[in-house]
Amino acid sequence: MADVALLAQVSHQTVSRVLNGSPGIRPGTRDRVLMAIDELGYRRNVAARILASKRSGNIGVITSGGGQFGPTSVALSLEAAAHASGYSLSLVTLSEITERSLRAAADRLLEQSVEALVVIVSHRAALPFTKSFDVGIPVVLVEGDLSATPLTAGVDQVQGARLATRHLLDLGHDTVYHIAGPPDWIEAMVRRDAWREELKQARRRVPPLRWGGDWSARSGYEAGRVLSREPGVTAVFAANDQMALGLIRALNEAGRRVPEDVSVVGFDDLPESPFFSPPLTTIRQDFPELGRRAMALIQRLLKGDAHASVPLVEAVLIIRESTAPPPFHN
Amino acid sequence: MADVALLAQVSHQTVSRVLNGSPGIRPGTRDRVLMAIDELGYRRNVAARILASKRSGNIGVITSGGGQFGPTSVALSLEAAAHASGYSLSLVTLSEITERSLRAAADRLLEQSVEALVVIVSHRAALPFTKSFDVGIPVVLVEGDLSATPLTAGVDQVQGARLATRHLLDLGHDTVYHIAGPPDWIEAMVRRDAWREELKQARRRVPPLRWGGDWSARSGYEAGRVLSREPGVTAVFAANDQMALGLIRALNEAGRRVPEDVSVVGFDDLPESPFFSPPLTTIRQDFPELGRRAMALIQRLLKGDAHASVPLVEAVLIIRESTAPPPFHN
DNA sequence: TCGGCGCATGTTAGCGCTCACATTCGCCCT
DNA sequence: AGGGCGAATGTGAGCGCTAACATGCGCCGA
Repeated sequence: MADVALLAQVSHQTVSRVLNGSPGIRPGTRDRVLMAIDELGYRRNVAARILASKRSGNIGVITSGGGQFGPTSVALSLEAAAHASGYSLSLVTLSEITERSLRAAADRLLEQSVEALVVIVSHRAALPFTKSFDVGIPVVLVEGDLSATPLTAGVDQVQGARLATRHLLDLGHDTVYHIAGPPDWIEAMVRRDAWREELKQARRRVPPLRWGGDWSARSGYEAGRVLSREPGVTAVFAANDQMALGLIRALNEAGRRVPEDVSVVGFDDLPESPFFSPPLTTIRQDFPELGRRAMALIQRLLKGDAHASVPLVEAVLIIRESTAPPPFHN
Repeated sequence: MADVALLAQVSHQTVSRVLNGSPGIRPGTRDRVLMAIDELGYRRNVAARILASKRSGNIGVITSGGGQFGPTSVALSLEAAAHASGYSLSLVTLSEITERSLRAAADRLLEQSVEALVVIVSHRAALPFTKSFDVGIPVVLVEGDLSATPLTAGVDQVQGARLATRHLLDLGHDTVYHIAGPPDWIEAMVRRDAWREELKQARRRVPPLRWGGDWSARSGYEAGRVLSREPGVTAVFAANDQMALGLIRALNEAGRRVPEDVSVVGFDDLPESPFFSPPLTTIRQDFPELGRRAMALIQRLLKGDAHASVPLVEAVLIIRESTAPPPFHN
């Protein structure tokens, strides 16, 4: 920077001002500085900038590894939103989801002087963590427990699960089976509870529930193998689209057609879901919107709006071809 | 840090040494320092550390946005590998893939004093960029042009595409159609060329090619609609699994069964591919391995091993149920 | 014509750490 | 018992920037 100042015949402070877009710089001066910067290929040192200004322009993201669609797309759109607001992202993925590893991840990020933390881990382990964690910087949860803190961006899971269940009921099915996600994932629990609630409200039998799903197509397939041995199953709500895919596969292998024999509803609406065989009826979650809202939340928090909050994003039912009336419906 | 030093009755330098695990600290002293750190909840400031040491422990990652499976899983496994080696990651995603935006992304990362750059963008636009880009720090390409630079981690695309084509030929198909990826993606080109080469070598007719695929299931579906109107198509090699999925859907809609009427091979082996209907025969790419190799490459480069290189990762053919002999094969 | 006001720019002092070197201390060897 | 050596610790400077304040300069109105 000193070199630039020398070449442009100004002080280093003026260079700094130009770089920061401060007002009150004569155009001629600015041009000289800009030219010098260009000529020298100068690039300012962010570390020094952070050190001196105590602002890092960095926001930390903790996400569960494993490349799940939801967390991944949220992180990606968050990056875009952050970039647009002049922030950059530091990413940490969790190899295992425990309170300890979460805390370690947060520590790493905190050391990097991030200004805020975004936790995209809707896991039970994230709960005590976020509740008690007084880190001195804003923490926002994405897809987390919606009751834990107002600082949350999420899709309305309850509404989504009820929508899915009701859709199946409305088609004439007696009841709706459910293939749930892992029990330690908050969203899996919420969807399960909402499914059960909707069933009860409609005064239907609540079928027995099998845990063990882990969001993967494989686990959906395995649940499907068990389910397809059971008679009387005409409608299934799977906790996500991957599991629905595996389920459909298992059903097909057992000779049960979708949707003629069994109707299936998923959750997420993956880009691929319209092209499953059959195209999947599902609940759409707008993940990119979540990223944007999380960023908006952060900015408000950073401005001191201590209890900012954003409303839940609406879940929407996308009806395609994996659902139909039950086989012997009159 | 001064506070810690005071409390532990040592100098700030000793605190620094403890933090950095320097040898030659008396256990008693170390304990005092550790306790002081704990008591004060002290956390060292990375910015100051970087500034003073000129080492950031940070590696920059540029990846195409849009949440594609490949780039995403590479980035994720890279994060894990980096973490294991004591590095952290700064992530930038590209909203549009042009040389300009690539350069801007690199600039942002460079400002953050990253020690190396990983570019996970197998796009034509990345080519001149990486070739001419003298940034003074190691740049490694993942999934890039394999001839451009030795600093590349990638899966052997040529082998993969030939494997796919030959598998179909071996089953007895006269020729193999191809649904290619976008023409400005290096891998799409390489796969196309290898497919064509394999066909020529077997002295088969090379069917006309339609561009326009963009890796999405939708584009595969659209290509499939055109293809299914064409008679004589019995075998198709799709440039990735998503496109294969869309293709299968289009084929089904046109009343052509997979694999009885038409065989389909994909590329990537998504976690979901075994659960497509039918389970997809495909070429597996080991993306996590790519992340690990990229990290290994970086570490060697950082150690001064200027022209380190790693071999290509082998592509492997996974035979499932979307391929079979042609309908009227004798 | 001159004081004074405000815009443009310069000056100085750290931010919190690490590096290179200086110092101290304990202990062994002769 | 004393010199010397190495292990453990301390000291001072400076990394590249920004914040706060100081200064200079042109121009307006009386």
